Formats: sequence, C-alpha cells, structure tokens
Amino acid sequence: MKTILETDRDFICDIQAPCFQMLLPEEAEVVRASKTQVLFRKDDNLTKQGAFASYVLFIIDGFAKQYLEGDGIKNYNLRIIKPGEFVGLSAVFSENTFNYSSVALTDCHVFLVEKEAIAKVVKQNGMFAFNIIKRYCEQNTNLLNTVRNLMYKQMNGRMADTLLYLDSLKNEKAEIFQLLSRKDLADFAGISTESTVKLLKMFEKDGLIILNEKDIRIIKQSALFEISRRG
Amino acid sequence: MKTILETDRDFICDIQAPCFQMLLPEEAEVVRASKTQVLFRKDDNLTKQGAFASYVLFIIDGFAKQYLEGDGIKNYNLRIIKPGEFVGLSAVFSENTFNYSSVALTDCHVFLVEKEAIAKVVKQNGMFAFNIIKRYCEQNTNLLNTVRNLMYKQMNGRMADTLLYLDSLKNEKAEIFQLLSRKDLADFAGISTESTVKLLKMFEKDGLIILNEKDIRIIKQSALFEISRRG
DNA sequence: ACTTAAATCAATAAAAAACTTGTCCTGTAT
DNA sequence: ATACAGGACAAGTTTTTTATTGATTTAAGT
Repeated sequence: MKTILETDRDFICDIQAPCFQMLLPEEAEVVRASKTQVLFRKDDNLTKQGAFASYVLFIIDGFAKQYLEGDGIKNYNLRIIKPGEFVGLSAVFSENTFNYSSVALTDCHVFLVEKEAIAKVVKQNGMFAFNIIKRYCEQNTNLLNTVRNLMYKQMNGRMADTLLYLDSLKNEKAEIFQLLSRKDLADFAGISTESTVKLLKMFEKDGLIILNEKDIRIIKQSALFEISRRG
Repeated sequence: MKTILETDRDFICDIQAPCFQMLLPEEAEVVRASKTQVLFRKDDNLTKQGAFASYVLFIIDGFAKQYLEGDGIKNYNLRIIKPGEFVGLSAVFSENTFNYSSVALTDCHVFLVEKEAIAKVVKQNGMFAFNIIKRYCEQNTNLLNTVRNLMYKQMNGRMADTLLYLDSLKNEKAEIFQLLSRKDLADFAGISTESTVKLLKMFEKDGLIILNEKDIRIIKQSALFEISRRG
C-alpha cells in the first residue's frame, strides 16, 4: 500500500511544479505518460557527459552540480542545479548526447521525461514553450558570462564571482557551502585547489569574508563586486 | 589531432571486441553508426535504477558492480561487470527503464549502443542473437542462484559464496578485492557489515582464508564449497 | 630579460570514512 | 520458554580524503 500512496504523491507532485501548471490537462497527460520518477542519492550522476540522452531531467527536490569533464582531473563546474530546474534540455532539440555531467550534492527527487513528450508539448503550448525558451536564454547568458570570466579575469575576480554566485543561492539553500569542498570552489573558479585556499584566507584577512568550517559568510559584498568587476 | 587518433582507435576497438566479430560489415556499420564511447570514471554511475534506458552499455575496459537499490541504505550487489560484458540488456526487449544501478569500480571505457541498433542486428544475425541469448541465459541462472541463496542460506553459506565468486574473478582481475570495501562484501552476501567483519575473522581463524589488508586469499577452497553447499 | 600570475610539488594537519570489536536486542524455530 | 542467527548500537582504531602552507616551477605579458 505504501507504494500506491507514494505513486499518488508523485502524481500530485508533478501537477504542483509551477513549470507544469500552464499545461492543459491533455498536455499534462502527455508528460505524465512518458515520465518516470527516480531518487538519485548524494553523489549519484544525474547525467554523464557523452552518454545518450533520450530524456530530460526535472529536479523536484534536492541540489546537484553541473560540470564539464576535461582530460583527466580538471573538471569545470558550470552551475548548481536547484529544485524546479531542468537538466539536459540541450538534448531535446539538437544534441543526442549529454554535453555535460552532473552529480547530486544531496539526495534528489527527479522526474525523467522522454524528450519526445517535451518536444510535443512545446509545439502545442506557447506559454510552456516560452518558459523553456526563457530557460535556454538564461543558460546562454550564464555561459557567455562564464566564457567572459575565463577569458578576461584572473584568480581574484573569478573567485569573487564564484563566491557571489554561491552566496546568492543561500536564499534557497542556506547551507550551500557545506555541500562543496575546496576543490569544488576551485572548479567553479577554474583555478587550482591550493590557490583557492590561499585566496580565501586572503579575502578573510582583508575582512571581505568570514570562513567558518566549510561555510563562507560574505561581509563586504560591494568589495567583492568590485574585485569581480576589475577582473 | 589527438581527437582524430583516438576516434581511430575507437574504430579499431569495437571491431576487435570478440562479441562483435560475428557481425557482417553492414551490421557492424549499424552498430557503429548508433554508438558512442564514454569514459566512466571510478565511482561514476553506469546505470541508475529507474532511469530511462534507451541504450545498452558494452564494457571495453574496466570493472563495475551492478546492484539493486532498496529503501535507503540497504543495497544488494548482484555481480561484478567485466570487460566484454553488456549492461542493460534487459532494457532492449522489454523494460523501458534500467532495473538496477551500476557503478564503476575502476575507470571504464564503455560503448553505448542505442537499443534499436542492437534489436535490428539481433533480428538479422542469428549468431549474434545466439550470443545475446546466451548472456541473458547466464544472467538468469545467476539470478536464480541468487534467489536460492537468499531464501535458503544463512550468513556462513552466503559469505562463502561471495568469497568463491569474487575469488573466481581473480583470473581476470587479480586485485579484485582491493576494489571492494567490507560493506561491498556485506552487500554481496546480503548481511550486515559488522557480521561480515566477524565472519571473515572467523574464516581466517579457521584457516580457510588469509586476510591481507583488503586482499583475501582462499586457502581451503573445498571447505568453503562445503560451507556454501550446507548453506 | 624581467615581472607577475598561478600552477605544481611536497609535507603536514585535520576531518571524515571505513573498519573492528564487544555487547545487547530481536525475532524465529525448536 | 529457550536457543540461536544475525542485526543494531556504541566505542575505539585505522585508513583515506580534504585542507592547508610554504617552496619551487612555468609561462605569458611587458
């Protein structure tokens, strides 16, 4: 019986996600018919760079990080994936494989929706399409900023960016820094772990931030903005 | 240029795998056209229980473990996946989702082949089909044995089984035990980690095995067989 | 050539996981 | 009711992973 109850809750769950509110009943049915729900545990891969992508992931609950895999050790962290966000949207309309990896930072309840279903609903429902496009657009902007950072900024600026970005997530997840190692921060900023440690100490000494175990509290946001701006 | 060379090597690689030797050139082309190669790093998930399965994985190189996810902490390890083996075959003909998880114990070079391609070639090539069926058959046998073990054996018998199974893999991977924790052994035998530790010590005291760090050497195979038989 | 940014290397230190061991509790089968 | 298999808990130990720090290259920019 427990199973039935849970299935019931799933049902309610996908109806509740704001993103799917705008679907007509029959459209919601298309999505529902070709979706499955999976519990990814902490450290499970949600997507693997290069693997076939026949579906899109929609995060109900939990946090993950999205990253690029390089040659061997050098990963680059792209973003934190939050509840209500999609992973693998790029696979729906063009790519046949995931072009990045992602891994659960906490247990994640996730909907997997087959990409044909998403494509179909997008074609039928302009508002839903608009919403999807908006997400693509935001991701584009973020990627452009990322490229800009990598091209034009150096250590200090990049780390300032990283800290400001992660700090902005505290609204949704106050303990966000607890989920990340120094190597994670390094991979966000695109610098070495050792440099990350040194930089953080420096920022602390200059009174810009306070380090408390893994947590980082930002004291002088304006100064970090300035460092970020200067590059 | 490096990329081109590697692609070249991939090309040779899939031709070389014995399993694909029996394909006619045009059949091999079908497979090749809908395959991609991925490097799964140690601890990456190859498959995630419950996720959509649009492809089959073929292990070129490396070792992985396949397991069932339960409620929370209690996983059950089904088998070690070796080079030359498929993962997710069950998805080709019936299931639409993976019904187990698997994770890389070492870095794994893996081919992903879209399941339509496998299905198509199976229909065309009897010998290939025969080979696939044989694999299903072996998996069935193993699963039946697993059920038998769980139903009818207790701790000692299960652990003896586990040790004999893993020891048999030493031909292909002498350091197999180095890749596994006590919890892994426990999850193979379906008992608690603590009981595993105690049992291993007991077996050692009785001169059945020798524990050396993580490695386990079997001294009295016949005795273990007897324990396994008695249950 | 000289300066500077930042990676790499090496050596600890600290924190987290994994492993061990003993004791106790629980449920099933006698 | 009793015995026993085996899990659960607690406490201690060991091993592995992360974090930190300083010293030493590397490499690009001026």
